[in-house]
Amino acid sequence: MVIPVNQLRARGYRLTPQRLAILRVLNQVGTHRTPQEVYNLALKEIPGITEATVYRTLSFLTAQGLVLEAHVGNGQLVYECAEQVHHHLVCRACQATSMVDYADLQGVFRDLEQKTGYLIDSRHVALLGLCPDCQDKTEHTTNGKGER
Amino acid sequence: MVIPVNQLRARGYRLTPQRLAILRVLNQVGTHRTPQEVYNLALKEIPGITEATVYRTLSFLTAQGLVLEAHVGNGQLVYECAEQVHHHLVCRACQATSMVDYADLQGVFRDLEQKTGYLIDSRHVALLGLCPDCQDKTEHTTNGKGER
DNA sequence: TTGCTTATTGCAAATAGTTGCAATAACGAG
DNA sequence: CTCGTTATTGCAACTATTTGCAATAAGCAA
Ligand SMILES: [Mn+2]
Ligand SMILES: [Mn+2]
Ligand SMILES: [Zn+2]
Ligand SMILES: [Zn+2]
Repeated sequence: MVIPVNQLRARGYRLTPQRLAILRVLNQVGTHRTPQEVYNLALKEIPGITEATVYRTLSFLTAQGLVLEAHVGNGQLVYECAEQVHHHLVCRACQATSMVDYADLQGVFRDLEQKTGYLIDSRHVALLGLCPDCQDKTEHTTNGKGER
Repeated sequence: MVIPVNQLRARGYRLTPQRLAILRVLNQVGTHRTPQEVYNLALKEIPGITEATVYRTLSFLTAQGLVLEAHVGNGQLVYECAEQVHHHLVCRACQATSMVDYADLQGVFRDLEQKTGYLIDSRHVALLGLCPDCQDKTEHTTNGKGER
């Protein structure tokens, strides 16, 4: 997997060591990371890098489509490289996250586009709920009637 | 529309003036508000109320299902009363938000539940994209080929 | 290579949101 | 109505995130 150097430059943006480092960090870890975590990892590569730059760079890379961001329930924004787009199911109870095929939401997206005229381009949605395990654990507190 | 006083007490929580005021504020405005906005409005009713209390109360009311929260693209968390659940389409360009029937996403939710075993209970999803107007405005910069 | 333009960074100050803890006050029991 | 238990608040310190601005350094042209 290659960093799209050219892409950025072609669009008039600059290829700075900070941006490359952050992109590299996200590529290596492979999963979601908070800005703070990215900052700490990037610090090893670019000793002088600042948090402000990390925040700004993550937003920038997200806007450019090279990185995905998401709120995964705990209030923290997280980022990851955008190699393959996808969505998520996140457990409210244990924070477990599972992937959802991008294609699995395309249908609804298309339907909603028809109805509303909007062009929908969410590439990293997180839906909340309870994972199978946590459903079991809370089973004794429910009566199976599905009441809220 | 009535504040579910009993509900809260029945669950062992207390019905404080702060909670009532915040609930009232959200009921009156009817739409999404940021914690800061809620704070300023609540301040008129409870002069001594603090921001910490507002943040905590909004989380609490969300957990209790009396309030809905959502990230609507601009990085800000927003809250609103949970009279009728629904979802949203938000324009990345002009921030316009339109409602999406809750039922319109139920289908996918059920499908995903089948596939994954998760129980999905997101009651206020925000999907991002471009509203019809903003699509027109950026039309001249695209070539109709739909490239990213 | 050298110099110029200007996008990007670092810094510091500002704003937003969270948390521990002691004081307060809901509210059920008597 | 009075009292005791304990959930909730206010406060202050702390952490997270954003922003303005001057200094820096990509990247292009010569
Ligand atoms: Mn992801
Ligand atoms: Mn809403
Ligand atoms: Zn779980
Ligand atoms: Zn728009």
